[in-house]
Amino acid sequence: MANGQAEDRPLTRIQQKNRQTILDAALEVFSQNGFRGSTLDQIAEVAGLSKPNLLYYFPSKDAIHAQLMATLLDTWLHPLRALDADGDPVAEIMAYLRRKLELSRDFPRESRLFANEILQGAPRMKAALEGELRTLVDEKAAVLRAWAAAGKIADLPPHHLIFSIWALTQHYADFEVQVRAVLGEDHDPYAEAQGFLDTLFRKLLAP
Amino acid sequence: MANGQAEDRPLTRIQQKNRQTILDAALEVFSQNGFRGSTLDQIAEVAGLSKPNLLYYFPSKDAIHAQLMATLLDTWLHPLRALDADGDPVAEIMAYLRRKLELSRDFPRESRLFANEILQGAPRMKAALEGELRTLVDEKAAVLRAWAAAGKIADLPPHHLIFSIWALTQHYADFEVQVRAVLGEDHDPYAEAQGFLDTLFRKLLAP
DNA sequence: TTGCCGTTTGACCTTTCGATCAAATCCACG
DNA sequence: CGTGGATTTGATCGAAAGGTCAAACGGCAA
Repeated sequence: MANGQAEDRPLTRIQQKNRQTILDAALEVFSQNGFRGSTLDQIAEVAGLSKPNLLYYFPSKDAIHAQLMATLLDTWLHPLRALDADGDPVAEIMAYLRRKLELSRDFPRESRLFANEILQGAPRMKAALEGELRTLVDEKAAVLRAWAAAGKIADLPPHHLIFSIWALTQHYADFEVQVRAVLGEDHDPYAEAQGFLDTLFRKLLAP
Repeated sequence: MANGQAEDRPLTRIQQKNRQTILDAALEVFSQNGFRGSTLDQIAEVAGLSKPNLLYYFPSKDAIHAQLMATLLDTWLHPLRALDADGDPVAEIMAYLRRKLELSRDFPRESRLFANEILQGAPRMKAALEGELRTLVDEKAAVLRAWAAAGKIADLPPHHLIFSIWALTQHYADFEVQVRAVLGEDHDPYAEAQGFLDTLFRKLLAP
C-alpha cells in the first residue's frame, strides 16, 4: 500500500507530521491567494516538500483545501456555541466579542481563508452556511431575543447584532494591511480595538 | 497605428465602448476570483470578446487590473471626502454611514474587488493606502477629535470609529453570501442593516 | 545483513495560461 | 465605390499549472 490515504490504517508518525506541515503551508498560501490563485508548487515550497510528495499525502489540491475547510467552520463557530443562555446577558455577549477578537488576533490566516471563501461566493461551503451555521445563529438569535424581551439588553435585530460582532472583529484580521497602513507604526491595533469595541457594545447593548 | 493605447490620440467610439465592456467584465471576474484566480479567457467570455481582442485594448492582464484599481480607491473614498467639518457632527457621520452602506448595496463588486486586494496584502495598492488613504483618514480623524473635544459626539478613538463604519457597511457586500445564507429568503439585508446601523451609531455617538 | 514497505523524487504528461502575430474583416471618408 | 486605417480573430508560442509514474531511497524487523 503506497498512499497513506486508502484504507484507514492508523497514521504513522511521519504521516501525521507531514500532513500537518502540508496543511499549515496550505493555510498560509490559500489564505493569501485564494484557492484558484494558489499553486501546489507554492504550497510545496512553503512546506519544504516536493510537489509529488504533497500528492502522496493528499490526493489532490482540492482535497487539501477541503480538509482545511472542514476544520475551519468549526473553529470559527466555536466561540458562538459557547454563548450561554443561562449566563448574564451583557457579560455573555462581551465574552463572545472578546473571544472573537482574540481569534482574529491569534488566527488571522484562518480568518482570511474564511473571508476568501465567502468572498468567492462560498462555492465549497455554501451548504454548511445554510445548514450548520444558520441553525446555530438562529438558535443564538432566539437567546438574544429572549434577553431583549426580558429587558436585559437593548431591543435589536439579533441576526444583525451577531453580524456586527463578526464584521467588527474580523475586520482587524482580514483588512490588517489597511488598518496598519492607516494607523502607522506606533499603534497596537488589537489592543486599541479591544477597548473601542468594548465601549461600542456596552453602549449598544444598554437597554 | 494598431493599438489604441500608444500615443494619446482621442479614443474612438468603439474603443470607448469596448474598453468599458472589458473593464466591466474584468470587475465581475476579478471581484469574484481575485487577480491570480482570474483568467483572460473568463474575462473575454464575460465581455463577449475574443481574448486577442482584449489584448488589443489593454496591453496585459495586469494593465486591466491596474486600470480598475486606479478608479477604485477614489470611488471608495469619495464619501469620506464629503464629510464636512462645518456640518452638524452627528448628522455628518450618519450621512457618511448611509453613503457607505449605499455604496455596498449598489456596488458590491467594487467592494469585493477592494476586499480581495486588501486580503492579499494589497500588493498593488499598498502605496496608495499608506499615502492618499492615510492622509485623508488622518485629516478626518482630526475633525472627529475636534467634535469630541467640543462635546458634540462621544469621545472615541477616531481611527477606530472610521474602521467600524468601514467594517459594518462593507460586511454586507463582501460577506453577502453568508448574510443571505443566515437570514434566509424573507429578509432585505440592506434595509434591515440601515435601521440597525442607524441605531448603533446614534447610541455610540451620543456624548 | 538483508528484505520489505513506507517515503521521496526526477522526469514527464496534458491542459491551461498570458501573450503574439499575421491574416482577415470592418468601416468611415474621399 | 474603394481604399487605408481601425478592429477582430484563428493559429500558435513558451511557461506554468495539476497530476502521474517508475525508480530510488530510508529505516526498521528478522
